[in-house]
Amino acid sequence: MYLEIALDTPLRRVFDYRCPADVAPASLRAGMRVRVPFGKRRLVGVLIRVKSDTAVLSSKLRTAIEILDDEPIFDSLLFELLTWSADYYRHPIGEVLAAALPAVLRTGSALYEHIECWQLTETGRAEWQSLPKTATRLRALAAAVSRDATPSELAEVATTWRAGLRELEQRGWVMRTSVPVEVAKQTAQISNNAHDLSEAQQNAVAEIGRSQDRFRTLLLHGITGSGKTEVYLRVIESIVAVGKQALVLVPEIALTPQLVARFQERFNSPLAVLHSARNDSDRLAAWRAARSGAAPIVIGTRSAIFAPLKSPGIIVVDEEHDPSYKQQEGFRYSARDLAIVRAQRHGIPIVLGSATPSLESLARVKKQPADLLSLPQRAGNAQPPRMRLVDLRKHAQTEGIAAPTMLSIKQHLEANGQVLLYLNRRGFAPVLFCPACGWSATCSRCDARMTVHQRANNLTCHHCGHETKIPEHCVSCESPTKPVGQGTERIEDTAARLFPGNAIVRIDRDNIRRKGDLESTLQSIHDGTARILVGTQMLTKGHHFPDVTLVVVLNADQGLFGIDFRASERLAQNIVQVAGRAGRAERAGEVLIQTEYPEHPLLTSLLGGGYSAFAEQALLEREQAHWPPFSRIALVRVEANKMEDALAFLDAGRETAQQQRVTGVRMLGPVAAPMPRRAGRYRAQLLLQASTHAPLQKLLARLLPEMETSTLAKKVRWSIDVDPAELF
DNA sequence: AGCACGCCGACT
DNA sequence: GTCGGCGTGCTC
Repeated sequence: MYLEIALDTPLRRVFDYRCPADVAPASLRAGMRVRVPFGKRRLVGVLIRVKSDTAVLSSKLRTAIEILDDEPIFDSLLFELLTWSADYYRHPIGEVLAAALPAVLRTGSALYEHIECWQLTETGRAEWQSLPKTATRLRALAAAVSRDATPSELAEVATTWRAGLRELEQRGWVMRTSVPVEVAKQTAQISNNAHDLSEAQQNAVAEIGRSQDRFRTLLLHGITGSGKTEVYLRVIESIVAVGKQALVLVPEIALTPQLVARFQERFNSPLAVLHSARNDSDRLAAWRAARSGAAPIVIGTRSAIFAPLKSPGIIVVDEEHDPSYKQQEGFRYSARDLAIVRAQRHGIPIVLGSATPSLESLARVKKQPADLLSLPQRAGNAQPPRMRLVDLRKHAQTEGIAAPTMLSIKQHLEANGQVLLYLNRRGFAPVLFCPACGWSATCSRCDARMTVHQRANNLTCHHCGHETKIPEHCVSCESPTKPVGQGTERIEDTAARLFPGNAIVRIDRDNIRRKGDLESTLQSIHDGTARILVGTQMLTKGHHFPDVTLVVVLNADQGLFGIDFRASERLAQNIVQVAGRAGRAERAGEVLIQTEYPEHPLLTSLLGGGYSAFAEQALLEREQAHWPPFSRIALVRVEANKMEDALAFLDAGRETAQQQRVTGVRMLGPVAAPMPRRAGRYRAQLLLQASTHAPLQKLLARLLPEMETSTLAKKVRWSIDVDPAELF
């Protein structure tokens, strides 16, 4: 019998091993972990299947070292979801399986929590009394072991109990064992919920409730402040009440502590929280709690979609439009898409929630209108903010702030409102320019301009992280240089100058590095110390600022003519999300959007009919251009030290693809990436497009093995991205 | 990805 | 004379 093992390597294949002599092949099941020799290393792999023959030469075959589990670490549904994902995203199965395990389990630790304990060996039982009376510590320890003392009891006998036991172990008197810890199921104590539900909320809760025992994808489209979270909580209450588990996915836990806190408050039971910022042992504990069913609610970021669940009852994907659900390197899966697949396999409902749903999700409910649940009203009597465009061509501006905008800011500050200035650009200025000769500072390793960071006094490339100091004079003609354009740092300075006496806080990645930074900044916003908030997208996520009455989108134009077909969708989502921070309380908020293109259809539809009107139009454009969701795409990305190597590899790939004679797949490219050089490497891509996924999948299945063995592949690094979120 | 082997440059 | 640069090749 041979064991087919998936190993955590980028190799798109599995490896065969001989079964260890002391293991009965019949006791093995797919999904158990196995320790195997691999080259000079020992790796932990996952058993795919047991088989009676192998194509591997007997001289090459090696024997597995040990079987690490006595039951599969993944239940069969999860295991099948993972193998399906590897197949769908064309990613090596070993890496996919590894991605679904906490680091500690990847290295072979026990599946269940154990308590270490010791027992006397036969020799020990016979001989320990012969210890001299003076060896009081060892005698006491041996006596304690004979009574099955726990580690804490042993610690009471002697503070140096570990050393003592080691000595007894060396004499062969005691041996270490471990017993699995019994996990008690935590029952959620549901707090009284004082909130009254709006009619729309009640409808949503009822509709989801009607689908409790079957697969159904529901889109909860609720404007900011309409109470989506309350809907999740109510639905989950009834799931938990019948002893099932809820899996809740959120974009970034660090940025959405409020959501986690609300769950904690409502259910009074420890949530299993899974995300990358937690340490290994916390993550393992949460993973075990999810797997054993001890945790009724499992909440986590992207990779939590692979959390094991004993009795799944519902999946919720909050902010389902958020780009962070798509992994952007390695195993490029979409947690939102996989959540739907998983819910289908479990036969349970899935709720996708957002104030700005993805066009994919909106297209889905167009075909299935009953699956759209709308919360069109803000809770209480809160009025939605009024949006207005400010034409940057018509008005004088001071470093990115137009005259009418300035006036509004003044008025809101005088009326004791907080003002939020949103600009999706970090640093002081995006360009360091020489007015005399036209030179601008570019990155030596990328085809990109360096961003001026005045606080850190350097130039930083936002694409490769390369930093240099700010040159005092133009490198080309020695004239003085000038920072051109606005970043958040500069807006912060400008606002300080224009609106003296108003405390300003800046929220962006440069300023908020540690968890405490965000908390203290948020505190100053909530207690009213801060009057003006300047920030990037970080501001659009999760946080509610009840006293903000004016939101200014300083530059809407970056997304209007983006090369990427998703650029306008992202822009609309960012505008609506940041607008949602304003006017939550009794006062109606105001939103100003500065643009040089006030007649742009994206902006007019967004202002005229809100996000839904925008989405209608954007979907029409997608359909006409045959972009997703009206087609399916996959992208082959390549990088190499020379552009011609990258292109040659893709040319050959295109040629091979054509030879496969798969009909219905269109190829665009190869072309150089929009930014051809990044971090000193040249990048190119080949786009595959088809009306359905099937022919794409068929072609990729034939193409990738060819590309992998191509001699041209030696000079390049390549990867495949199925359903890419970005085209570069 | 690791980890080795393998052949050419700057150091103790 | 070695240490070490990363090109090439292999992992059941």
